[in-house]
Amino acid sequence: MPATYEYPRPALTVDAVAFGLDEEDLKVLLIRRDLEPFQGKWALPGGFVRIEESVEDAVRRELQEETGIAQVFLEQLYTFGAVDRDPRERIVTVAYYALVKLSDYRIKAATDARDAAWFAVSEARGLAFDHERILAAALERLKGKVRYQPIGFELLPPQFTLSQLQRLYETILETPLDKRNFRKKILGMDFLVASDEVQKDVAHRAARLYRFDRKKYQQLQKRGFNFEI
Amino acid sequence: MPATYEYPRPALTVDAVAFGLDEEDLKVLLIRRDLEPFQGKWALPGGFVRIEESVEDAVRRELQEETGIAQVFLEQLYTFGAVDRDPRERIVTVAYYALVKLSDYRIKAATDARDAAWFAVSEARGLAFDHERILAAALERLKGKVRYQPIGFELLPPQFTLSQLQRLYETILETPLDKRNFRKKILGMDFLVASDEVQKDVAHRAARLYRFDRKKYQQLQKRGFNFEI
DNA sequence: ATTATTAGTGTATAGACAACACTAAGTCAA
DNA sequence: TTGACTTAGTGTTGTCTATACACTAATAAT
Repeated sequence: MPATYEYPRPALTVDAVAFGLDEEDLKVLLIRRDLEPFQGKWALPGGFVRIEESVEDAVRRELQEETGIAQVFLEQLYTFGAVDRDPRERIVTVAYYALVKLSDYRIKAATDARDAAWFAVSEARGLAFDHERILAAALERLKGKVRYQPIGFELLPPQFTLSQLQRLYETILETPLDKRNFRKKILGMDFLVASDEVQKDVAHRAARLYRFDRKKYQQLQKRGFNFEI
Repeated sequence: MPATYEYPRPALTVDAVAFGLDEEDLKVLLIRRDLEPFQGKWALPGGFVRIEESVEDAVRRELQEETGIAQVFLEQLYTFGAVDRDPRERIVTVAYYALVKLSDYRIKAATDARDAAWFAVSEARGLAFDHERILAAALERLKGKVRYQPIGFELLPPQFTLSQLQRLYETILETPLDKRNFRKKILGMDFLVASDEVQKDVAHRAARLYRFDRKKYQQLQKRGFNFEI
């Protein structure tokens, strides 16, 4: 259904930087383009904003359609509006970043017929359009935000060990942390609850599993508490 | 020059939350709408993104056209993309906030034929569209950002006293600060340079004037220094 | 010269942060 | 079953940082 307007309009798209964390790296989800321009290149999942959906709904739909990912932490990152960022025509894109529990999705992405794959962020090079810049912006935001908002948990399964959590911060912040100080600090904040379970199937002493208690966190926040790693 | 597209497109606009600071309050610049919808209501300056200009260029142009403000600190805030945020048609807007040296512009805005005026942010009520939400988001961002980035100086004249600077933080953060601790901290950061001038035309002891030395700040930043109030 | 107003200055205390190394628990293989 | 290996888990001390706090100095106005 074609549409005519009094003045020309930029096209409006969304793009998603979906982060995941495995044992080694921080990963980003990319899809291979099967159309020109940048055919065969890897790109961020994304697409046009439809006239009857909100911008955020559009990202969620595209993520679902292109990668099978749904119900994840999603936050708007930045709107990229340079005139020449797409060689075909004027396209403005609203970029979001998503935090994905890799354990839930690494299989799906692999079995999906689409050409989607997780890349270590340090190896995501030669992307289509200005997607490398968008990725860099997302990474910078993640690094900044993870230190003063408890969003890291979105990358972990519901129950996790303190060592996993520490590794998460070390990976994202690219800096080593002291084990004792880390534990003191994070447990002192009093929003992690120890479950009565421990790790299974590990070839060494099993660690206690913890959960992030969002309600406790919100109550603390109301009382002026400020998260910080 | 009308344009036709295969699929309908949202219109794309920009809006600017221009902050200024005077002796009493943090102010925001609003313009009175002379067209429906919301005729007669106060609104943020803004307008359509043209096909041949970047999104940031569009805000700068609209700010200049509607309020006479140019060459100010400007940073993208958030893109508002709800389906029903404009009653006429689907409009997505990219909001920016600007920091304005009020001394430069309070006269201009007053003499300009347009109906533009500075309001204390606490008195900016009943705005058009979702502009109150945008203002709230801008305020929240300003409060957060002013604490760990030296952007406050954008609201002051090139030379200012430490008391003015302290008042700035107290106004924005809505909290009193200790004079001695504030001075110790801000001077200790070592990017303010004392000029050899002092205040003029004040009915009490004149205070020394300082300048923010951007180069010094950038050098410090490279060496891992982090600003924080 | 007295009053009023804002500028400008130092110290002591408490709390936060950083550095640091050993024992405990469990798996695995000889 | 014992010994080797791997990761879990735990406190103390010194250093630095943040906070609380009150008086004198300079200038203008009367």
